[in-house]
Amino acid sequence: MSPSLAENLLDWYQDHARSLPWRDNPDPYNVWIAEIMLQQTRVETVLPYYDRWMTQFPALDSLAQATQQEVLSAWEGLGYYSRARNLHRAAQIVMDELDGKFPQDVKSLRRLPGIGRYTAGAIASIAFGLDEPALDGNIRRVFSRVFDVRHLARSKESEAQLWQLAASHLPAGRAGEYNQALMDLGSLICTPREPDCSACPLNKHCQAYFLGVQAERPLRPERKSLPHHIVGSAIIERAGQVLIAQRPQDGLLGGLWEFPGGKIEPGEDIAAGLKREICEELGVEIEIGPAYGVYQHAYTHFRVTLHAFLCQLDGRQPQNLYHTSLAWTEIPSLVDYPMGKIDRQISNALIDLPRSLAPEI
DNA sequence: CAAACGTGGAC
DNA sequence: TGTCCAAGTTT
Repeated sequence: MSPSLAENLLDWYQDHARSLPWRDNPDPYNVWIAEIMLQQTRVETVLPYYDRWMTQFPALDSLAQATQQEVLSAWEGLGYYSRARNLHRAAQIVMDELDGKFPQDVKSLRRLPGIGRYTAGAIASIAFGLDEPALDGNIRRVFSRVFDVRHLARSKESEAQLWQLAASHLPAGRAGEYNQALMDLGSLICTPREPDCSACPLNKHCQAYFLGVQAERPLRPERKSLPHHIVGSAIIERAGQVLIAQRPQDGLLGGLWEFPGGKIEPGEDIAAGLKREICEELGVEIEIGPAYGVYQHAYTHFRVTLHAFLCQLDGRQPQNLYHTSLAWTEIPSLVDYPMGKIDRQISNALIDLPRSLAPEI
C-alpha cells in the first residue's frame, strides 16, 4: 500500500522543517504571538519583531500590564494594528477574567479578540497537540492544487471544500506537525509562482500536477484598481514643539499618532483643503508655511499622495474635535509615539533636519 | 458578507 | 512602475 498524503508530508517535514524561534519552545504564549504576527505577514518580516517582542513582553502578564502605547510601538511597522490592540486586550482578558489560564480548545480560543478560525486551529494543534485543522493561505494553495479545487479562491464553495480537506487528512496525534508541514511546503515548494513540483513530497497525490494546471490553482478572482487620495498634513509648530494627534481606536492606523490633516476633496485646492480639515479637527485657523515634502504610500485599499506643510496657529488653542487625544511634543520625543509609515517618515525628517523648522535661525 | 485593514519585497 | 502577494479577523 502506498504511503498516505500525511505520511509523505511528515517524512518530508522531518528533513525540511524550517528552524523558527517560536518552534523552539511552542508554548501557548509563544505560538499565539507568532501566529498573530504571521497573519498576512512574511516570516522574514516577523523574525526581528518576534525577538524584540519576547524580550519586551516575555510572558502573558507582562503584555497585560503594558500600556497600549508600548504595545503599538513594539508593533510599529508590522501593519494591521488591530492585531496589536487585540493581543493587548486578549492578554488582559486572560489575566483578569480567565485566572491567567490561556484557553485550551478551539471554541474558547475563538472568544479572544483577534483569534479567528485559522489561528484557533493553529494554536490548538501546535501548542496543545489537539487534532484540529488550520487553513491558512499556504494550505489553501497546497490543497487547491493537490485536489484540483476549481471553485474561485475564497468563495463559499472553495472555503467549505478546503476546510473539509484540511480536516479529513489529519494524522491522529500529529496535527500540529502536519499543519506546520503544509505551511512550510506551501512556503518553500508549493509557491504561488513556479512551484517546484519535482521536489514536492505530494506530487504523487497532486491532481493539478497530474493535469499540468498547478500554475492556475488556486483560481484567483479579479482585483479592482485602487482609488488614489490626495491628503494634506499640517506640522503645526509653536515654541519649539509640534502638535500631534492620536487617531481613533477603530479604523485605519487606530491608536497611532499622526500630524493632523486629511483628505483633499476632488478639485479642491490643497492648502484650502488642509485649512478646512484642520478647522474640522482642531477648531482653529492655521497659516500655511513652507511645504515639507510629498509622500507617496500604498495602503491595502487605496493609494495616497500626502502633502505636508509647516504651519502656524492663529493664536487660539486647538480643541480636540476628532482624535483620541492631542499632544505638543519636542521634536526628539516624536520617537516615543507609535506612528504609521508616512508620519514616521515626516517625524524622522524633522528629527534629521530640525533647522528647517526655524529657517531664520 | 463584501469591504476594511499595513507594509515590504519580488517581478 | 504597477501589480501581486504574505501563517486572517472583524464588522
